[in-house]
Amino acid sequence: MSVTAPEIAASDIVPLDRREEVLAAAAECFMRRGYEQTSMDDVAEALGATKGRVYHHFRSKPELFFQVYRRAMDILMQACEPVVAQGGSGEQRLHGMAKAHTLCMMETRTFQRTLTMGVDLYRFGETSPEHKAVLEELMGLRFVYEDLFRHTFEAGIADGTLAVPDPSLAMRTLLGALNWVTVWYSPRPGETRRHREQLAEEIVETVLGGYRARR
Amino acid sequence: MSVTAPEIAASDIVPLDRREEVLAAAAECFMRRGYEQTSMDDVAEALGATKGRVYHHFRSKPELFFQVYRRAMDILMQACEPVVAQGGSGEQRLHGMAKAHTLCMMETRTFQRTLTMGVDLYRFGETSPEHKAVLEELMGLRFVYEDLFRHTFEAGIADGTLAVPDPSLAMRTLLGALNWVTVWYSPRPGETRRHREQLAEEIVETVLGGYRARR
DNA sequence: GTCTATATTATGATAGAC
DNA sequence: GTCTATCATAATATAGAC
Repeated sequence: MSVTAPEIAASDIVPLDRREEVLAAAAECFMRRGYEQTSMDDVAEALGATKGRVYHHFRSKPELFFQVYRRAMDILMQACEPVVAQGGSGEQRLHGMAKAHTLCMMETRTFQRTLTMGVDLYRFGETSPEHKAVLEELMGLRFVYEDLFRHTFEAGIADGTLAVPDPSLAMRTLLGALNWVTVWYSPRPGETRRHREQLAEEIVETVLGGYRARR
Repeated sequence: MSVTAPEIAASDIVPLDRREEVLAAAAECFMRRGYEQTSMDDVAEALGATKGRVYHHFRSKPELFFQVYRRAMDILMQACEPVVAQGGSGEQRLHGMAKAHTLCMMETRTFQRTLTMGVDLYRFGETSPEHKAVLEELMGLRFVYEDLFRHTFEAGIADGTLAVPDPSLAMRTLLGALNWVTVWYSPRPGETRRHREQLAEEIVETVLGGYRARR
């Protein structure tokens, strides 16, 4: 054994990227306490470290928030884009997108809740010009994502599989209902992906189908 | 004119209760910046006053938050209770409650947004025992309110006017969609109550009716 | 009731050792 | 890369004048 690979301790298997760990810890804190309520010390403590580590990877607290936000948007985009691409009727695509969105809410809820609740909480008027620019870019990402849903509603109206008076309004109420999942959902011990898919399906069915009995 | 009523200046007509003014200013600030982001100086500035005034009426910042929260809940309760009381089918009551709820979201959105976004943002673990007690009482109020909706769903299932697989899930998705109104709605200049009622009706119709075309 | 200080604490951020 | 100070600032809350 003269030529040995660098030894790998058991504790080294988990740690993905160090930077990723910091990001995840921040998302966790932001979800639990909100952006402002979270101190850099809190994030460090969640890592079992001190601020030095956090500041080594992220310039500032807003920067940290921005990265969590961007990651949350990336996750949503990557979940929905395949569904959009695979085609089908408007209703079929909407169903798939809604389900993908809901699963993201459940499985990456630390990030998603930061995204969902944190947007407009962030002070607009008093931020620096650079921060304001980043914020507007992030808001732009959100609009692009919302447009995916809006356009799907329009497609569904066109092909006769969906019936809503106003696609924008429909998009907002749908995403409102689904985003709200981050508020009340928390994973049960022993929960599997199957369970989550089942719950997501039930949620989407309830929302898309409406609450009234068909006469 | 020897017997004169105490003179009333024009500026004295508006001011209701002084305490109410402080509360409303706080709700406005909480909505715009979030709880933590709002300083007591911010609230004072919104009043055109200094902290002294705020602290004269409210012991502390958490106290101020609690009162805003409680007020928001009272508004919702008082809006929905008459609808519950007036009877009708489950579907009819649900429609009325949802519309009343939505109008509250639009017309008292400073309070409602504080309620909606602020609950779990408030740190649970580190609050004092007394604060924790108050928080739990407030959460209790919320549960009572949610139960109004849950029970209406159950009633609607029983009388055949509503069809949902799970009343709790239906309540959550419905309130999610409606609460989300505080995120995107802002009053247009020149908007009247009529406009808001129309919009609320459209929102409720969209949500209750579902998004699919009936075959 | 409202104001003007002021005490106290918490937090974002940095510098420099290891 | 991470830690241990440390600085500077901002915000809660209070005391006491008016």
